[in-house]
Amino acid sequence: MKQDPNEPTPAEWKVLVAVREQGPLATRDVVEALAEEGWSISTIKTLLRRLTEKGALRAKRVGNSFLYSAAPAPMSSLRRAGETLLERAGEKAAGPLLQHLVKRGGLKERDLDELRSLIDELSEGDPS
Amino acid sequence: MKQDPNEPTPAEWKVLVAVREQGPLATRDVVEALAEEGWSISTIKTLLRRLTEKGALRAKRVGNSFLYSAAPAPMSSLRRAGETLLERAGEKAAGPLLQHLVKRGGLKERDLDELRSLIDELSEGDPS
DNA sequence: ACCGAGCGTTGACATCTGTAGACGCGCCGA
DNA sequence: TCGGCGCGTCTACAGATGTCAACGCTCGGT
Repeated sequence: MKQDPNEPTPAEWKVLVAVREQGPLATRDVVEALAEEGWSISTIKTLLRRLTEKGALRAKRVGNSFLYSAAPAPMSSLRRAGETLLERAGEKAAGPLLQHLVKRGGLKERDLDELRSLIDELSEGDPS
Repeated sequence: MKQDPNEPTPAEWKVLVAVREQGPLATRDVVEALAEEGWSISTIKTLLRRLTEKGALRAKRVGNSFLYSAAPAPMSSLRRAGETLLERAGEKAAGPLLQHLVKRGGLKERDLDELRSLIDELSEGDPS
């Protein structure tokens, strides 16, 4: 009953996000980008290796080093994580939790519109 | 940089949710409620103990056994988990992800209304 | 009074994670 | 040419987690 060994761990996610946000990076750039984490070079190297093994990162050889790029993050995995979160929150807390997330989500006008339509759609047929 | 040792682990969350949803339960009832997990009694006992130690469960002695009830889940922790999720999703995926969650959230009319107001509020001042 | 079923408690152990040092190799400047 | 410096690879290891088995105690039935 173990979890999918290809899911990044929390520490790995930080690295993954950094690479995704800041374009192709070499190891040393990742270290710099994550300076606030206070990780040693070795640690970053290990995380980059594990992420590459898991297929979450692409490593392109350049000279004697690599340039890492993030592979497109599988939406399904994010969805599952979200559903798990809602389950943990429970019926009572789900609403407030989602409000909080929408608030902090930094959504663009476009996303907000789609969300609004969705909500209208939902409230029609579901007189809870 | 370790995580709060009082946060339930994934396995513990399953137990916690079961107890929260199905009222005060004795160990054997939890085992039954989580039969689908295929966990042995020992495993459940360990998880119940750890959850109690973490303060996520209350154990009320009844005869020679305990009745477990869920302590109110700290909203702050759920929020942090949600924010982490959004961060992992990234700007691009945040919108679709939230739509998915609202869809599967099983929200009540009341929650949907509040969410709608929130969205209207947000789209006013944010000409993305 | 005795015995077994069931309960909580202890002790264990294999993995997975987080973190990092040590190594060997090739490239650049002196 | 020679010595570092920087890079990837290997190895290590402590702590967190998932999973249990074994044990000792207690309560209800005979």
